Amino acid sequence: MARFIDELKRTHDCGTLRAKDLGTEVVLFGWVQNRRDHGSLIFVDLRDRAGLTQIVFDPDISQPAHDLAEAVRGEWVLGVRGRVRSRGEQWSKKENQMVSATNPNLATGEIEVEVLEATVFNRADTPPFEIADQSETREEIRLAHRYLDLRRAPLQRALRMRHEVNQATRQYLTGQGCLEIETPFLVKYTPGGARNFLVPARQNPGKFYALAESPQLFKQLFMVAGFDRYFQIVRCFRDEDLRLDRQPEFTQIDIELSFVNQDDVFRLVEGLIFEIWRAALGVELRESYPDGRFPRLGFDESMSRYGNDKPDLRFGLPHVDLTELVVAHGGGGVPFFTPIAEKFASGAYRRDLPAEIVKALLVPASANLSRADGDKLEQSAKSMGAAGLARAKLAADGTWTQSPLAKTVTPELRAAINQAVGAKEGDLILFQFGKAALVHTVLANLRVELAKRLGLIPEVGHGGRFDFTWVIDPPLFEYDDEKKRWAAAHHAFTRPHDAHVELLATDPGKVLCYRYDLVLNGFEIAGGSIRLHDPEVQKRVFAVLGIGDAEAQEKFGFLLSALRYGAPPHGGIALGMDRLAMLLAGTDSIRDVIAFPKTQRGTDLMSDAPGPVAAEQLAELKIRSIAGDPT
RNA sequence: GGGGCGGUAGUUAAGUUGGUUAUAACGCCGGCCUGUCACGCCGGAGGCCGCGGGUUCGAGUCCCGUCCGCCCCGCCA
Repeated sequence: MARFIDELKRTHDCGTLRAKDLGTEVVLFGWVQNRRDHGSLIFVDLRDRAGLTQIVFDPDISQPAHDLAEAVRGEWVLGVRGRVRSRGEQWSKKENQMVSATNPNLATGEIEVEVLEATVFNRADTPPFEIADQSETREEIRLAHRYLDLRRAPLQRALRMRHEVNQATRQYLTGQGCLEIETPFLVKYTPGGARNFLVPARQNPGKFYALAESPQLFKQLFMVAGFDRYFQIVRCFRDEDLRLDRQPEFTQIDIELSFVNQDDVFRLVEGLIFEIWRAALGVELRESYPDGRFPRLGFDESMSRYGNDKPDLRFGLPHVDLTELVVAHGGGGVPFFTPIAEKFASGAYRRDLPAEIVKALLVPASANLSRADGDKLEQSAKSMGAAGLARAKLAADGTWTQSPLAKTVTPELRAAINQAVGAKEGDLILFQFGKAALVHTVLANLRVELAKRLGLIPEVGHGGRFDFTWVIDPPLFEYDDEKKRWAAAHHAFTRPHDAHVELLATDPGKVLCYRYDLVLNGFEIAGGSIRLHDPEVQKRVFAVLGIGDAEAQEKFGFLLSALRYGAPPHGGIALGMDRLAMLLAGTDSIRDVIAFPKTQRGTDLMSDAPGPVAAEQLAELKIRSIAGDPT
């Protein structure tokens, strides 16, 4: 029988011993963070998930233990039995007197453990990178050895925090009467929306399951079934291209409630966020929102002022829409603007359809933006598809300098624009014009980039600033320019505003709906809607989308059927747990809060997934690959 | 599908207009050291310059292709 583990049980972790434990005999298990060999005395920092404790191997106390420590190297796994002693008073042979060697940078820095007995549970190869708080090693290498990367304190903290978030979520939502019920991952493929991962159905050759991109349909069925209030912390799968804040599999806190309106959903989520922030950060967020409610921002205003529906509100720099002005001035002599103004004048553009627009962003003179900075911004705009980035610097007399627009613009339009953007001498006006979607994207990203460059974004994380906003009242439909027809902006089961139901037949572009996003510091962290439970209105929505009864049944089958059997009014929301964790942890990459993330190309550098499969396996599934050599 | 950035000892980086044997720090290995805590001192090993081709007397450096990673647009809630 082994002495350690069988006889000697762990008494403490490596983060808890303090001066009050002096003289106690303890058993510690952990990894060698660092070893300092003084020839006779050997110091080892022993690490486990709780922290570091310095252990001392002294040949005068135990020669066998000291012999063992001479061979020990970084990341070896040790068990030690020893006595807690003070670092405050230790005999220095060199100085021939008592010295103090406490370490104020370490939680356990007042004490150390003199080792009486030790064992090596396991040796370790020299790791490819140092297990340090701040790793400078490139991510590619850390991902290939993720099990080592996960030993680092920041990742340990992040995953521990996710645990806290999970616990707080379950406790709060259970207290709010929600039941945690699971939904299937293997579901039927439905066209539209996110691309699905497909899973071949062996027992049904030629057919496929889809991995659920969300529990959307199933959670609505829970409402039909009368479960009333539901939640689930659930993995979702989407086969789309990845981003800094996007992974192919990710976790949602999914919620659906019966007999609620939008405000009821908001109240529940606000309460949940307060609980999560308290549990994960110890922050009483409610105090920042005096009435306990998050502010709300209309979708239209969000698009107009910030160019997207997830604005970072920790800083200003709003966009100014100049389209009306430019049209009113017939283009104001600017060759770039004239065709746009003409198209509006001739009626080629309707304001409710995607058109071309002119927008501006004002950079105050105090920002001291150099010409080189401006060129960098233009470079960035071009990388997003912009043709360029026209600039104009305001002179004392109101004229523009350093600008391709300066020569041709009429004094009237120039003055009107100066006034609209509120420009003063030395300020810089950035212009973007053309297709609305592109102008919005470019200027929205430019706004954030500019804020970073100007240092307008406060620290995130502990003590950082969290700006929550509900973005509400988006249009139900958006016009598909290519297919020349209306499409559902989100999905076809979102409830339109009651006052807008009549517009379905006459002016679909003006129909707003009960769809809502919760935005935090420029990230969409939750999205949901009040669902359409009235079959009559549902029919009229399908009519706008050009979907007939037969097609509706084929596409949305079981949900439509279910909704006919007494569906209660209901609505819900899903919170992006990974983004939430990312913002809580104060990191800027979702990969920092996921144990085993994928690369941007969806691969796992550690396990080398995805990989080829044997021909027999494909044959069994009745599948043949037409890709090149699969190896 | 498109645009941009990157890949040089185990790690992080330097490497000039193409020119002797490709540098440094940390890490690693060996030696010394009883109060270190990023210990210190002495010594040492370690390279497919991502891969393939081309230009050249000569390529880490220039050209073409390709693989991998990152950021963005499209896509995606």
